[in-house]
Amino acid sequence: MQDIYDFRSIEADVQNNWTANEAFTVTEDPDRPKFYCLCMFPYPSGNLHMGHVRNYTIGDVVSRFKRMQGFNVLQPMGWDAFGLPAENAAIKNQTAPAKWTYQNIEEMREQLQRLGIAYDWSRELATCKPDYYRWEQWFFTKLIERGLAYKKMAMVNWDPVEQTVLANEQVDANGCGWRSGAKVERREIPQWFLKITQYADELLEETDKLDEWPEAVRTMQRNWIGRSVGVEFDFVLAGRGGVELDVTKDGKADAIRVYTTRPDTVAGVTYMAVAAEHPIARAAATTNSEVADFIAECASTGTSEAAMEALEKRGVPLGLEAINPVSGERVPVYVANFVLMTYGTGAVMSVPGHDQRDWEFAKKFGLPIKQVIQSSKDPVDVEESAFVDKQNTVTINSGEFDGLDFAAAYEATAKHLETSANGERKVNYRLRDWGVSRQRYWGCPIPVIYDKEGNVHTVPEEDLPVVLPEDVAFSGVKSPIAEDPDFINTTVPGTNEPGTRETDTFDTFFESSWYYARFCSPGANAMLDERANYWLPVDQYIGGVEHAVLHLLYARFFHKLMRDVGLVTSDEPFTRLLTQGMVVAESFYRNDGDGGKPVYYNRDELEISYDDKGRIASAILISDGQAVTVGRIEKMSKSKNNGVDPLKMIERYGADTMRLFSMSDTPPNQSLEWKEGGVEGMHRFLKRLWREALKLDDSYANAVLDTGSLSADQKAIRRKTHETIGKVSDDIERRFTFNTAIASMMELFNELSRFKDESESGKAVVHEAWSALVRLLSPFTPHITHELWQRMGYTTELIDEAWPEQDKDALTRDEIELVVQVNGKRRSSVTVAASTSKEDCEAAATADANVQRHLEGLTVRKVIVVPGRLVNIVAN
RNA sequence: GCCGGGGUGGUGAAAUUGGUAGACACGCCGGAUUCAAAAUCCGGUUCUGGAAACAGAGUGCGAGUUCAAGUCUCGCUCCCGGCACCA
Repeated sequence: MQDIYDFRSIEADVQNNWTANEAFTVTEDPDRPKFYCLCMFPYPSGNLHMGHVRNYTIGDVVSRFKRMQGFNVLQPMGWDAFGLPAENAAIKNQTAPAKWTYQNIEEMREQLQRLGIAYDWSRELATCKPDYYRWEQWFFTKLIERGLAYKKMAMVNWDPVEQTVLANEQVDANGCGWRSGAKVERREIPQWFLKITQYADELLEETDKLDEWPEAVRTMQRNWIGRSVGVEFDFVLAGRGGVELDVTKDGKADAIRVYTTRPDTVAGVTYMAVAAEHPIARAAATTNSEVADFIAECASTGTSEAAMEALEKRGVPLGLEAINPVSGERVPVYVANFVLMTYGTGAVMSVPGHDQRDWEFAKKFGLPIKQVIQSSKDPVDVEESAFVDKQNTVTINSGEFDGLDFAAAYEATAKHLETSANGERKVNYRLRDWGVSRQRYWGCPIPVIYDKEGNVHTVPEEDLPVVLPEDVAFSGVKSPIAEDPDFINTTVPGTNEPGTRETDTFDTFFESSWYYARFCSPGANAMLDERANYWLPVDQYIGGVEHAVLHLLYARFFHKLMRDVGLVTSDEPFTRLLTQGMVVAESFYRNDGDGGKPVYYNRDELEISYDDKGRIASAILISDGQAVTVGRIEKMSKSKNNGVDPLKMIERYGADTMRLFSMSDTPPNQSLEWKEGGVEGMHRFLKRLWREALKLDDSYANAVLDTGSLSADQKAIRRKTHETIGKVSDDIERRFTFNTAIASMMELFNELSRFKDESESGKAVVHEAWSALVRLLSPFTPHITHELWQRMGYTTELIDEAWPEQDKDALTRDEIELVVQVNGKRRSSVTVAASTSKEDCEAAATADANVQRHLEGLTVRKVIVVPGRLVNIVAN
């Protein structure tokens, strides 16, 4: 029998054993509590990276832990397989996106399997396969029937590099595409939308109930939905200046409709502003060239750039006046670049006294600033800045509405507007409907056929799926299906009329919005079947925080859609959410690229030296012997070339070491700093574990434990064992602090290594400790523990063992150490029997020599005894 | 600007309910083993003074509450993440 820790053969053998036994294949079992643990599935790039290792290890630890606790655990894995990288690779490598994707899936599955994650591979799915996407095509037709999917011309974010439409969420704060980084343009094209706004209220309300989600994610979702409560009402136009108007929503040509959350400030309106796209601005432009020029200018800058020019507020008067429905005053109407056509009515009332934007605009154009709200504490001057408080205020200069606080003024004015200004109370959302059309090839075809009049016909169920041709030549300029007559030309359903297929495909978030449910119904001849309601909702979902709004909001929306179509019975898809942090590492570069741009070097190409504090002192490129600059510690990425290949590391140290390292250093929601020294430390620990464990012979397993006759040291080992069981269980289950769980197991191991006692009772407590330790460690390092379990003489499979139970009796102490403080400073400690009374603790503490020394010349005023912890003597 | 999360040794971090600040690791220093190295083992490691016992200081900064504050309160500061003309 070999004594060295041969992780390569151990891991291969153990994995083969699991595969042969289909150890992680599960079916529904109504007699056992279920636990569905899911990690966000990967895009099959072909390369496993450290972020995957971290993500999937967390899920595996939770899954294996739950399994040992007796739960029927489902942990599946699949592939988020549609998307742009396949198209980019196709252009680069002259291969079809499908071929490239399927190859990557094969490779990545193999890489993933080397980590030894307890997946039920029989449920594996790939979103690019017709047997998956046919059901979302079917679902889409149901949504059209229910009016939840619709088509409209829409201004979209057009990425000029990727030649596609981006969702608002895919455009960053600078107006650039999230992947290409190119400046996004505006275009108007017909698009399919899902009515997520119809679910805005429910999504928002239930955000409050997701109490096992990180607060940060819930806040982001609330902000994203952006609910606001206000009043919509009309400002009647006074003079039209000869402008022919066809304006507001309800066809009224004589008023401008606005939305406000501050009806209490209407009396303070001194002007109005409309968006450049507003019909009244367009109408005015026909007779006013200054207005026309301004509108043209706004259109060319685009939404995103307009956002960038936030600091520069500009506008042009339309030559119109409207009547303030509260004060009766006439106010001028402007077209302004800061008003959004897509929110509210596209027109705003401006209250420069009580809104900072309006204030800035008024100052710039010399418009009057009228104060209608005053602080009930210290009077404020609205010439200095806008006064926006709502608390401790009183209305002034508002005629019949004077002297009211916010709530009363809101109510009174809203009522007035309802009766006199065609007003209605209204809730508005920042959230917009979800545009799901993409002008892309490698995605799920939208199952729609147009007749020659352009009418929409959904593809009937029996004709689904609309299969995406996979064997295509791909140039990258136009989607292959958009120029493929075999794909496009068809007949209109139910007729012999010629028809044409929709050539747009779905946003890939469509696929990832329901995959978690499909895992529950593999092979079902329906989108989902009754098995889904056994497993759903997902009990534990784990993934990157970058999906806090996009994917997680869409999936919640989809779940509610599926519920309303009758496919699932639950309201929310993910009960508990863990968002894991990034894996970060140093980057190294030289500014010798084109135009002095940095060129990044991987640490594999470098010789790195450290100072005596262990910090990086310098790095030298091996190939030319010259120094490179040590950059920031940042997320491992291709662009910074600071990634570390997990497979190389698994080859060098083993999967157990990589799993243990990824969990040991940092709590899962924080950034994990890559340090090979840390990996070596974990490897060292496993080698020591192996060596120490092999010292246990049969006499340990056979030793009889008599808890009634243990020595103090033996009791101490038992106490440590059972404390560790409690600590590790709590850290995994409740706290998610896997790093401290590992630390406590190391503490137990260190104590065991020092404990030398060959007596019967000594061997018995050691055996008990090892038996617990191996099981506690098994979710983290399942291979080595499997092997050790066998070598300890057990004939059972470790994965089928029960999680260790804490024996509360083992936790009791005969003696305790009390810290003694004098005036709050630690001066000594005394050991007393656990049963010692407060008075005796106090006496023992006071009697201590060092304590006496510090009490010299002082009078004791008070003694605080915290049982089991400390004694604080207050003296002066 | 608004919202959220943070700031603790040379480093990653721990301290869960206000009760011994720095667990567990990494790194470093010293020693053992070795012809030598790797590997392994033992000891030390918050800072200052001291051979040590011990003493003083110490959780971003400044106040406060308390017998006792990394933890609670108030003010400030810096960092990270998200959102940002949303009327």
